[in-house]
Amino acid sequence: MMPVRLKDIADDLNLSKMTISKVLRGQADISAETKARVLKRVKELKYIPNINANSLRTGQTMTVGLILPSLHDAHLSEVAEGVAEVIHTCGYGLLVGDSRNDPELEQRQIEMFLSRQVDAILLVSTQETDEFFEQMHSLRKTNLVFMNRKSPGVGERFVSLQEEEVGRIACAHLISCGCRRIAYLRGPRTAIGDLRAKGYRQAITDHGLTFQPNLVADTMGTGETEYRRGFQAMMKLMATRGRPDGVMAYTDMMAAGAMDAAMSAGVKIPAEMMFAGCGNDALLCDMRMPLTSVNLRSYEIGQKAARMALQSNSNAKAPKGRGLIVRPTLVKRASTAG
Amino acid sequence: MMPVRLKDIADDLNLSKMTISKVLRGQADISAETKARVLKRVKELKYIPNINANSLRTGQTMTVGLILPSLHDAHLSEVAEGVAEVIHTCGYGLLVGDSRNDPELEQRQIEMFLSRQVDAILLVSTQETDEFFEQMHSLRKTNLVFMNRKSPGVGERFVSLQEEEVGRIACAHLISCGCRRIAYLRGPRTAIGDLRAKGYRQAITDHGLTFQPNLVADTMGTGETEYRRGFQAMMKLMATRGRPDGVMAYTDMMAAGAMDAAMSAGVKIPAEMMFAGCGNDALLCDMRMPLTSVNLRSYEIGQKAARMALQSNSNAKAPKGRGLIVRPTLVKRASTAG
DNA sequence: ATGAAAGCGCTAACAT
DNA sequence: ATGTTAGCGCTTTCAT
Repeated sequence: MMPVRLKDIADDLNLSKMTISKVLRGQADISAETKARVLKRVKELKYIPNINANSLRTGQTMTVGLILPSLHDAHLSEVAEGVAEVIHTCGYGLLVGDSRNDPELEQRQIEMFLSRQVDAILLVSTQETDEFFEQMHSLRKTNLVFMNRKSPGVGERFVSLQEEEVGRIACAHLISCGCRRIAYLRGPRTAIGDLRAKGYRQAITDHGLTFQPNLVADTMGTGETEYRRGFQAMMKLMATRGRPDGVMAYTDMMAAGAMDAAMSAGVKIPAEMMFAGCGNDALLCDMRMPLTSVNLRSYEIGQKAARMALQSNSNAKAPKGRGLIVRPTLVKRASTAG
Repeated sequence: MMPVRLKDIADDLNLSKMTISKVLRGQADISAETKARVLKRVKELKYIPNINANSLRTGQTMTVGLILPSLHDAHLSEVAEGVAEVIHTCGYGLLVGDSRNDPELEQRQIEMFLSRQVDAILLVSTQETDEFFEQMHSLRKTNLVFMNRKSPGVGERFVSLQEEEVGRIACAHLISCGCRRIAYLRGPRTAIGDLRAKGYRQAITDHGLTFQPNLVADTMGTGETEYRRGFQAMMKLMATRGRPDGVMAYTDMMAAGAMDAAMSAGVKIPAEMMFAGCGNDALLCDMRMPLTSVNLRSYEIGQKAARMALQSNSNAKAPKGRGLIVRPTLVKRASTAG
């Protein structure tokens, strides 16, 4: 009933543990005959190696840790899938932690990972300062990869999205579709929110249009749902003279709310007004009015980060690179035409 | 640069490893003075115990494994969060595997978990037969908890949703709202799909109405999105004489498609037709026409399953119970009124 | 109240 | 080609 150990197989075959171990790890100095005998018995007894014991000896746990602010989130769960795909394909195990956007919890999870001797840690961090990570770095040679951008220094190993580009390509697309008065339902006053807004503005001026502050709607005031916020922001925009002919939003959900507001007011999409969102959410983008949206490439970010973590794990002198910045892509659908 | 070990602290303090170990585990036979000295140094040196080494000796890894068909899924990622909450609160680590709905991958993940000596495994299984689990059970005393229902035998330890009830309460609610011709946009021909359909039918007859096969629409034919399938199924239903006055759907997304079809045909909701979905999806249910929906209680299922796993782990003679069946609840919104 | 010895399951380094 | 010794970081058991 106890799991089969190396020694059990050895005794059973009148060999030493070492011989079995060598066979299992494919060492060359074993006769073909013994090898076959061992392999056969291993299979019969359904031997499953104890990786923990192994790790204690080798120092490698073949396990990496992943920490996200939430698992129940379209963007983050896709990141997790990308990470999992690479990690598992490479024969590693994946420990996950849910930080609930709480820096303290995040730290506790990291410590839990360290106590389990993970080979690497991947995270979308909620920490405001790098203090914790700097300290950590000085204490261990821990292999950390951020999936959001951190200030230089400790956080040089990261894979992140070119957020400015998100705002830029959405806006540039609307312009190329013929829109001239493009509104932006902007996100929160965070680093990412600001970068996307900057990209929007840049696209406007780059194409010879003039930036109009009154076309940028703040949506973060009320405590309601994103949908409602998008809806209301759009209502306000439509009440002003010179209503927009193009609208982009920080998220697909906000864009959906805005589209509904416009439609309920009798606006024809895309003929009279075009819409673009961000997230390329499989669910939202394929509803009644298929929504043009920016693909945030969450899955790829997860994959790339995982590869980066594993890579600098194996090759001692791999491109212990600074960081990778992934470019978002635009997915055109019926809400824009041109 | 190497992590601090028990021995490092012992040497530093001129004590033995054992004393440090005892202090850390709160054994009583240590003088208050020594205890304080040790604790102080442990904190200063930021000692993090090596749980793997610990496990090798104690046989407990303080780690559980979780396998889901997908992480990028509203229902399953919520289950995962429920699991994570309990697991982490109890000081355990969580290994996750993504089976991608592939029984073979599922098995590989389980073996990976076993090789890491997890204390328990939680899963939403994709295996058709119990053969694999029976074999597993005979080989190890592995603590398995299913989060979907398995045939009796090995799979007696499970937490699952009362699926029949899902169909029943949605339908009963529509009836209590005054609907008399209730259509059902049914799901796939799976165990769950059939159970929900059965519940729907039962509610119909229980309330003295007559079951009408032509009001049950199959939505699984085409290869399009759920939204489109719901939309089209609704269009067909509306083309028949005696259109329904109530509509329920297998998922919220299908309900959304159906609602949009009705609205685009000028139907007033809920005055002329009411709608109910399943999933209580935070995103979908709070859109334009707030959707009455059945809460599938994913988070609670995750929590309960995790507790069940941990519990039978500690108390040797805990209620090594057969299984838990969770009842869904109804969440009323504007798409129904009565 | 403190510590020495042995061993968990495995492998690195060295015999034979 | 096969086996021996030692030890990874910790705890269990038993001395002192």
